[in-house]
Amino acid sequence: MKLSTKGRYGLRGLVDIAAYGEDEIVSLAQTARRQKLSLNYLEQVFGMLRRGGIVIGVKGVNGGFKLACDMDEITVRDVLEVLEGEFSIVDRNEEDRQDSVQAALETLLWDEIDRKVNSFLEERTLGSLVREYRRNI
Amino acid sequence: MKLSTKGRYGLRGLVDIAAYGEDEIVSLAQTARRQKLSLNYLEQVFGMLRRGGIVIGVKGVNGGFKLACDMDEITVRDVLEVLEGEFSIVDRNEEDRQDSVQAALETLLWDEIDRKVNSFLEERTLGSLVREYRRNI
DNA sequence: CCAATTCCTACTTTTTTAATATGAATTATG
DNA sequence: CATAATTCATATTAAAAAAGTAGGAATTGG
Repeated sequence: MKLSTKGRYGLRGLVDIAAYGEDEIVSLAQTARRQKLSLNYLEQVFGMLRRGGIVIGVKGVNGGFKLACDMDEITVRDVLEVLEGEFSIVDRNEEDRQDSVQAALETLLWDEIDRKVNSFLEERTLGSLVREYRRNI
Repeated sequence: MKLSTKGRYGLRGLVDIAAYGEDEIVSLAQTARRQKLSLNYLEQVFGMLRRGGIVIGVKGVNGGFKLACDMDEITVRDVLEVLEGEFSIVDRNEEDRQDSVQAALETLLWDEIDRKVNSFLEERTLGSLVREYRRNI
């Protein structure tokens, strides 16, 4: 019931890059060094973020990544949805719902947790993370 | 970021047993059949619940399990703590906290999510699940 | 005694996670 | 144009966790 490294590394990388400023292109090699992460693995994660529309990649010398839009418009939920899939504490399937016990668990637990966590993740933006980060530098 | 079968099956088994009434001893074979779960696997899960003080096992013919205390005094958090360990969305370690980016993530995301989920799981008791279940039978 | 049950634990299988490895494609710069 | 720095793409491997099976010992009511 843990977040995977994809989500964690991805957010760390994004905050690192976003902190360099709007439209600033930052190379992953730098970010990987600062965050002490494997460049190769981080490339994979940023490939997902690019395909998911969170960042834009710029190839070639002096290339790198930048945010695809304003950091206050990218929620943590957007990021995690790309890297981990939609948050949901359990896998749902129609048949399960037939059973009354499972229906009770869904109604009173799983649905509620999903709702709470998702709405929280929607409230937090990359911008809020960057500002908190800068406050602590 | 999913709950494992231990937590899910455990809760299903507990609701099934608790629904038979306070101090009623229910055999796992029956519960496994009703919930369509492997008896052998469910035994392992109930072994954990017994060692965790959630249920009491009664050996021999007409044996089975019953809740160790009132169903309104057992929170879902208690159950999941036994079966899955304490809920925490990421693994913490001292070194991580040194880095400012990770510190920001912990403060604004992980700590908050843990707090929210844990306090919610504390509000929900086995009793509340059983009552919801009975309502839907 | 016997059958139903919990209790115990070792083993196996499957799935997921986390990486590593390798190389192609692109591009600024000297 | 050659080179080096970069993204982009994909295959492979290694390690860990999850899920389940297997088999039998211990207990107990009838």
